[in-house]
Parts: sequence; C-alpha cells; structure tokens
Amino acid sequence: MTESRSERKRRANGEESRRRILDAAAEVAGVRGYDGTSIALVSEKCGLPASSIYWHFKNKDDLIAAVIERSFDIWADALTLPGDDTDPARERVTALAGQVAKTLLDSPDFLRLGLMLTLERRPEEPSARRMFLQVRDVARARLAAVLAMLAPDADRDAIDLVATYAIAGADGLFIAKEIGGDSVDLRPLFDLHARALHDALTRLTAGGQATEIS
Amino acid sequence: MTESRSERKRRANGEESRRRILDAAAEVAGVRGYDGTSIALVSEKCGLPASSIYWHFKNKDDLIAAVIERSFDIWADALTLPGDDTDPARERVTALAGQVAKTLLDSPDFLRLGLMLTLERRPEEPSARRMFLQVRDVARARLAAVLAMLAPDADRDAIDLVATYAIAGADGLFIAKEIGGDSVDLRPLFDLHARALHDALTRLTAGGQATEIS
DNA sequence: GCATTAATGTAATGAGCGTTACAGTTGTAG
DNA sequence: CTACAACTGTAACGCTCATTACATTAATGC
Repeated sequence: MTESRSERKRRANGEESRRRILDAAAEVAGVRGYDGTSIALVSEKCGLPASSIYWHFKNKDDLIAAVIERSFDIWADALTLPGDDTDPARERVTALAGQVAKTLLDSPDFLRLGLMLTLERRPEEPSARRMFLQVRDVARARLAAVLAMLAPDADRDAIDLVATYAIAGADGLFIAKEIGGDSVDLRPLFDLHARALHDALTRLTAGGQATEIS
Repeated sequence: MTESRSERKRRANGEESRRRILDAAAEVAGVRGYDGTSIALVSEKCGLPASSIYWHFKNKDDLIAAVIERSFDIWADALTLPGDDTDPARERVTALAGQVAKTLLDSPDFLRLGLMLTLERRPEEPSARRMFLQVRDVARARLAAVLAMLAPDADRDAIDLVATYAIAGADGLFIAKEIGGDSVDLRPLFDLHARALHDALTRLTAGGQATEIS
C-alpha cells in the first residue's frame, strides 16, 4: 500500500483516458441530461470503447457522479468574495454577482446538468443528484458566510433567507439565458439582482440600525 | 349532447380516455422528464393499453406537447393582476407574487416538466419544448403589460428587464422549493422578490436610468 | 525469459424502448 | 339485421440501452 502509486499508473494512458471519458460525459450529460446520456454516445465522443468506460467507472451512475464531483471547483472559485474590507459592501456584492454570472457563461454544462438532475425524480435517486445537491449546499453555506461577513448584525435566519434568494436568482437568470440566448444580456440582470440582495440584506439586518454597510 | 342515458357512454368513450391519458402523462412527465416518460408507464398509470394512447395521439412527442398545452391555463390565471387601481402598487405586486407562489405549490408538475424540457437539448427539439417556450413567452408578455401598467413612465427596455428578472426569480424560487421541500417557506422569499421588483420598478420610473453600477 | 497488472478491443446478453399490425369489442346509424 | 366507426386488447417489430464476458495488447516487476 505504501509503494509509489504514480509509478504504477504510468503503464498505459489510464489517467488521460479517464479524463477524456469525463470530458465527453460532462459535455453529453450537460446537454442531454441523465437519461439522454448513453454510454455509446460517450464512447463515441471520447474515442474509447465502452469496456474502457466500465473499467474506469462502476456504472453510468458512478460516471455522472464523477462528472459532478470534478466540476465543483468551478463553482467554488466563483464564490470567493472579491475586493477587501475597505471596499463598500454594495460594490463587493455586485462584483460577486458578476463573478457568478461569468462562471455561468463560461461553463454552463455543469449547472445545466445539475438543474436537470435536481428537477427529475426517479424511483432510485441517482448518486449524481445527491452529489450535486451536496455540492450545492456547500456553495450555499459559503455564500451565507460571505453575506454574514457583509452584514454582521443580521441574524442567521435572515442570512439564510437572503442566501436562498441569491441562489434562486442565479438559477433563474441562468435559465433565462438558456432560453433567450444572445438576446439576453446577463450583466444588467445580475446588477439588478445584486442590488436586490444588498437592499434585502440592509433591510433584514436585525433590530439595531444596520451598521453602515454601503 | 346527452340524448341517451348512461347506456350511451358505456364503452366508446374516447373523451374520457384522452383525459385519463393526459392526466397520467402529465404526472409521469412532470416527475421523470421527457426521456423518463415511457409509453408503458403512462399506459400502466392510466389503465389503458399503448394502442389506445397511439389512437389518441400521434406519438410520444405529440402526447407530451398536448400535456403542456392543456396546462397553460393554470399559468395564465396566475398572472392576472389582483386588486384595483386604487390600491398601492407595492401591495398589488406582492399579491401577484403570492398568487404565482401559490400556483407553483398547487401544481408543480407543469413548471417542473417545462423547465426540464427547457434545459435539455437534443438533436431534434421536441415540440413539447417549443410549446412550453411559446406558452412561457405569452406569460412573459402578459407580465410585462402588468408591470407597464404599474409603472407607466418606465420605458420598454426597463420593463422587459424587470419582467425577465421577475420570471427568473420565480423559476429560481421554484427550484429552491423543489430542493428544500418543507424546509423552504416560499412566502417570505416571494415577499422579498416582490419587494425587489417593486424597488426596481420605482427606481426605473423615477430615475430614468437603470443603475449607475459598473 | 515469465508472470502480473492496466487497459483496450470485440462481441454478446437481456431488458426496455417507441411504434405498429391487426384482430376483437362496443355503440350508433341505416 | 348489417355496416361502420370508435375504441381496446394482444402481440409483435426493430432498435437502443446498460452491462458483462472474454480475448488481447502493452508495460512493469522478478
């Protein structure tokens, strides 16, 4: 167990094959959803036979869960609060919203797949769905922490409410972009959203006057 | 129509069969999506054989499109502006948001299916998807008209922006509810949304400029 | 050299899919 | 009664699906 594993794996192109399979699966699943993603299609797209896919992954469920897992970092990075503490809160919220918007535009496959997994309900829940919801909850907690930092006096319920609303807005705007395509300009919409979040945060700050957060 | 008694409707009753098929299809498709909806499942759920389904509908695509078409009224009714002109605009927007929230809670299958159809992209677009987007656009136009009435001074672009944001928020909150279930209380969230919409409207009406951000 | 392990290639399995063919049944019209 | 149209029932078609069995190649350890 303690011997160097990196040496062993170099025998063939296993590592790169795995990556190619995941790339192909992410592309297909992000466009066609869970059911619409067939092993044959992924196989064709990555140039490797089905047996290779089943060598690297237990089954289709495992494959798509791995796609979700690998893509989490994209989300995670978009949720770091930009600027520093001397900047006004509203600008920082707006910048954060802009980051999220950019992420959605740059790699829409991940969220599209996640939302499809979220909406579908089948008798046996795919582990990919569970994985997405888990990852999404991490993102939510992180966002709540950011909001709590921006409004230190707000109570936890208020923060949670605004965080939920923030994510809901992002989801909805993503869908609007999916539908409208080029006719939808996300920037003013996310500005609107950032403004709404900031206002809500200010308003919901409990009891004592909100410490000047703007 | 009822020239004869109960004997008339004994066997050859296609109208009710059609309704039963549509009910079953709406239920299945609203939960499992387009691909997940098999004719066999719908057949089992409505108690009629597959041949009956194919007698009433051209094919699966036609069936699901019919499901979408039939459910439009639910949406349409939710988008009539409550109250009268003497009521303050903010209350009316809040009431409207409440209506939409109630609709989403009462019959979530329709929107769930619609959003799944929206997100999925396959080589041949299902006519059900086209139908949903068309219906959704009607709803959007109607909402824009309501907003224009509430803010007569705002220009058309601003109204469209707010309408898009309004629908995006509703979509996102619906998804939040789908994920969170009972732990998500939609009421304060939709109040928050209504407030955001109202603020955006007044801001656009008063200033003439959307925002000065960025 | 040989054995072992990682990975690929080939081919098949059985199940479920959408769809159709077609015979059977029932209400209505002539 | 017969004829016919509106359905329903049974059974199959061809196809794709996820998955597996198994032979094969290539790189490593001994």
